[in-house]
Amino acid sequence: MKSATLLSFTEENYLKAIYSLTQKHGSPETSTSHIAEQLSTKPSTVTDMLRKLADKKLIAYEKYRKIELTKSGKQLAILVIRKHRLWEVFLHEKLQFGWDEVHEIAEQLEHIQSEELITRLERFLGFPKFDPHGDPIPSANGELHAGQRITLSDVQINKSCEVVGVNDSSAVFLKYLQQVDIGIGTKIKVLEKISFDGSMAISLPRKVSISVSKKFADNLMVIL
Amino acid sequence: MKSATLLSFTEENYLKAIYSLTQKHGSPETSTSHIAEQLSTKPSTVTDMLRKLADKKLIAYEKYRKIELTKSGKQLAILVIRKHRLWEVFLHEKLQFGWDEVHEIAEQLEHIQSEELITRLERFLGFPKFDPHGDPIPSANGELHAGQRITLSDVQINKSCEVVGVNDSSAVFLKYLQQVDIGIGTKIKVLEKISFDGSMAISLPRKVSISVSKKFADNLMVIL
DNA sequence: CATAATTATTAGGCTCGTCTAAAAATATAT
DNA sequence: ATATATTTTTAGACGAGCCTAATAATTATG
Repeated sequence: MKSATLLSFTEENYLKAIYSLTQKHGSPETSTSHIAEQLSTKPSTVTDMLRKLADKKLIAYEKYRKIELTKSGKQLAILVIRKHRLWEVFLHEKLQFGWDEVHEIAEQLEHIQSEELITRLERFLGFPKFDPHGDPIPSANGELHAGQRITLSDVQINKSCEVVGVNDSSAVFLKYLQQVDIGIGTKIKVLEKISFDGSMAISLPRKVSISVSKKFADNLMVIL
Repeated sequence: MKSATLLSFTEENYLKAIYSLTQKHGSPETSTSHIAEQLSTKPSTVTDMLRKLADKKLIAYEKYRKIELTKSGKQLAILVIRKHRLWEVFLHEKLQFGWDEVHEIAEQLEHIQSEELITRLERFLGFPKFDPHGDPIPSANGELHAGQRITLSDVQINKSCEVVGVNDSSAVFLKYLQQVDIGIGTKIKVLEKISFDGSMAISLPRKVSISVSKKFADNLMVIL
């Protein structure tokens, strides 16, 4: 279960980048130049690292051909993401950092080496399922039970749901959310849907109901 | 107040090592070989780094001569120690790590770069004054108000005190402390001192009084 | 005080992660 | 399908940190 070879800060970042890219683009493969862009580095640098990761059996790689994480490479990438997201929860929930501030610091914290630390941190935080951006937190064995994340738009009339994140993490959107007091964990009930423009009326805890646009509802992720 | 040049992980460790050595040995100067030993590295490696730190005006250094932290070098060293100790409190108080387990992880956490993080962490922890080993936590402006740390041996008969740390952090000693339920914050009242062997009788909260040896009392740090 | 022992510095080399410039392979377009 | 454009890899170099072996400076000793 525990990997013999400890990875460097940099190696972990490459695995994470490759994992993110494959997630984002659907395909389990990605390219040298995409990785370079993701990590703000040069393609030649990436090639060097790819050979190294291939030697360590963390990626399947043939030059000029495909780049794909192996099972163990994927596992390690997910563990880094797990650490990142748990730290984000800590920063947001316990230290009151804003949604937009947590990422940068978590980029550093995710590389701290100690399984026990993460086990205890997770318990301390009450086994959260999502980070402050609503992305799911993988379990210790690397499972990413995505649950049923849907947009607010998909919620039926008279159903209630719970906010788990956003699609659009622009400052304006986040600011508006803050203004109407919607955050991770907020319970929302859908009262009405206007088919004309897709806007909807929703009720919030201890608030009169408010009306939100389709664009708004499309960008708010919830679970039922 | 904020230093223009960000220091590397390694540079921070050198500053911290130099600071610790000057504290431990009284004198504000130290030597290449002592630093090498402290950091488990070779003297030649240290020489290289000393030149680099001197270039950055963090130490005063003339080859074959003295090694001393400059004002800004000392300031930075203290800030690293501040971060280290605050993280130790977090690990012990919030995540229930043992006294002996916190150091290694804090060695990593102390290098996370974010002033705001430490400011918020300190507040979250309730502005602790001592780490789990009883060492004082420097304030944000680098002041190390040592308070009045004395050993239990120094406490007069019928006076009460509060445990803030240990001198001897060996596993046996810590285990014994755990056994008799003494930890940071424990209130102790001195009942009797036996001049014959320096042992003393003390009372603990919700416990019959116990007798402890001079060696024990010499290694327990308290404040009145 | 001159020599021996200790300590510090230099010289040269290694790995890691990065770069630029040039070459090779693949993909695209006419 | 051949020429062109793009992408990827190689070649060679660099800084940071580290090493060993050799040299220089300082300190201790007879």
